[in-house]
Amino acid sequence: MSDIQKKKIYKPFPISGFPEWLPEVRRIEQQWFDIIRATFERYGFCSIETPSVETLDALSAKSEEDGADVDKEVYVIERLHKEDGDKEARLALHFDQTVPFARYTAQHFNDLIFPFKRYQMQRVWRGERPQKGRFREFYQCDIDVINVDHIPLHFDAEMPAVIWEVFEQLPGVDVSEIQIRISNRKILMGFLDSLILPTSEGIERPLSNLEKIETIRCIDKLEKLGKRETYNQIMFTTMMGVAQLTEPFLDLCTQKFTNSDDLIDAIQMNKHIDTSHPMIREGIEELSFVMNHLTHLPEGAVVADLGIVRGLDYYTGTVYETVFKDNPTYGSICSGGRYDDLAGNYINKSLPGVGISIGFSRLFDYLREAGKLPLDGRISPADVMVVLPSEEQRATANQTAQALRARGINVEVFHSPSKIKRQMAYAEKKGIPYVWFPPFDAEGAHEVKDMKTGEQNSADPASWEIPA
RNA sequence: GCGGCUGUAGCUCAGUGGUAGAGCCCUCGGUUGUGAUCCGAGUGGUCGCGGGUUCAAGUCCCGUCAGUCGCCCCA
Repeated sequence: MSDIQKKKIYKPFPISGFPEWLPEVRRIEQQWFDIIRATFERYGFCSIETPSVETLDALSAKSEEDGADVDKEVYVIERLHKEDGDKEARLALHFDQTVPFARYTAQHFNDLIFPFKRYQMQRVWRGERPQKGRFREFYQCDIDVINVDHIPLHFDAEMPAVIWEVFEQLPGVDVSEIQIRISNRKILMGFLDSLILPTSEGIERPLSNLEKIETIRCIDKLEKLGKRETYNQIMFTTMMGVAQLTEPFLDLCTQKFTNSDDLIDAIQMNKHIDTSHPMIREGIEELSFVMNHLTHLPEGAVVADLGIVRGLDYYTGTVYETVFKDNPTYGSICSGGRYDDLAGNYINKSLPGVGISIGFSRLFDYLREAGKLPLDGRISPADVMVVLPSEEQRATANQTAQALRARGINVEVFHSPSKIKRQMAYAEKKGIPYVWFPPFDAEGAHEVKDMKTGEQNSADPASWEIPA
């Protein structure tokens, strides 16, 4: 007794950035996963799952070369009682699903059929400071296509089409509030490539790599900073000349184009962009192609937006970001793009790919916070609760439940005989919509009560169906 | 990694240096076989933790931990 009193209580507290839901919310989350999975499979994407961990080497292979310091966000995992001299490979939790997918493709190269279309819905981890819409553990739902040597551009258009179809089905999501934004990195890269900077010595020179990177960084924040501040930032981080040269492009980046004709017109009217530059021309052609193959979606669902650059990532062509129209700075809820050579760090083959990833937890939490999830008080998945009038009636109650379950109805039998009042209150609190009364005696009949209307009628467990 | 704000009951929060509070939740009751409402009763707190000031600290000071918002970066 005194042991129990002295028992140490580890008071539970939430761990920041590691969300968990009550059953009612979790039910909706599960529905979402089902819808996403079914839609991905409707387009022929195969499911794979990779381990939560990769070796630290495999994980950081990509970031080393393009300077994206993701490794600061990586969680390393190790045994608590590891000996100092242990020579185990260092393991780390994956921070996305693209890098593990690349490793997977390289590893199973001989056993895969290309183009390899796969989807993956797993948790990922990032050691960031959590805030609204930003977690340290969260779900991503990725689709990617990877092929040997060449990947048809049609896939670039398929990605947003699949995603839009998912959004249309998710309970709580209003697609009129969502916008998929597409660009092609070749346009911005080609533009920066084409610039000639006059210097104080009267010599002309192209932009340095550092100047390009800083400019890209600034344009990436255009929506948040506004044009004026972006211009200033480019000036501060590079030099006045670079800011002046890129200003006409900033104008273009603030616009959204609902079709490729408008985009091409705007670019051609902008005299500061050399559309004969090979990379720029290619980028425009690709972006137009993608836009032209998405015309079956509602107007404004997908827009061309040259301000989409996707940071310093591995993308080389098409890039996607998705936002809430009335709250774009909340962050992207679905993004991705095309990469020339994803698996090149793991295998000596050319494996280009294109993919997109739903920021599941970010999207889900946004709607949860906004109170837009269709929560209906259904805490339990049970459709029916069978009343247990007495211990003698338990066999009858169980048989009733089994008869209903046999036809796909979710049924819970009340756990122990007690006042009917208590049993009803339990069903009410759990949001179970129907309460079933087996016969209280040999003469009685089965009855079922609709908890919403209060209506109660006799019913046959062998044939009763949930009313539509 | 850097800055702002906040820590009192399971939850939301009052509490002006002087006895620890409210609402909700939860448990029980309001008699026969029926929920939500209503009425009554009850459980529940080392005031995040550690130090300091004071006759006296939930309250003031310092530190620390946690949460939260923002920056960096990103889904």
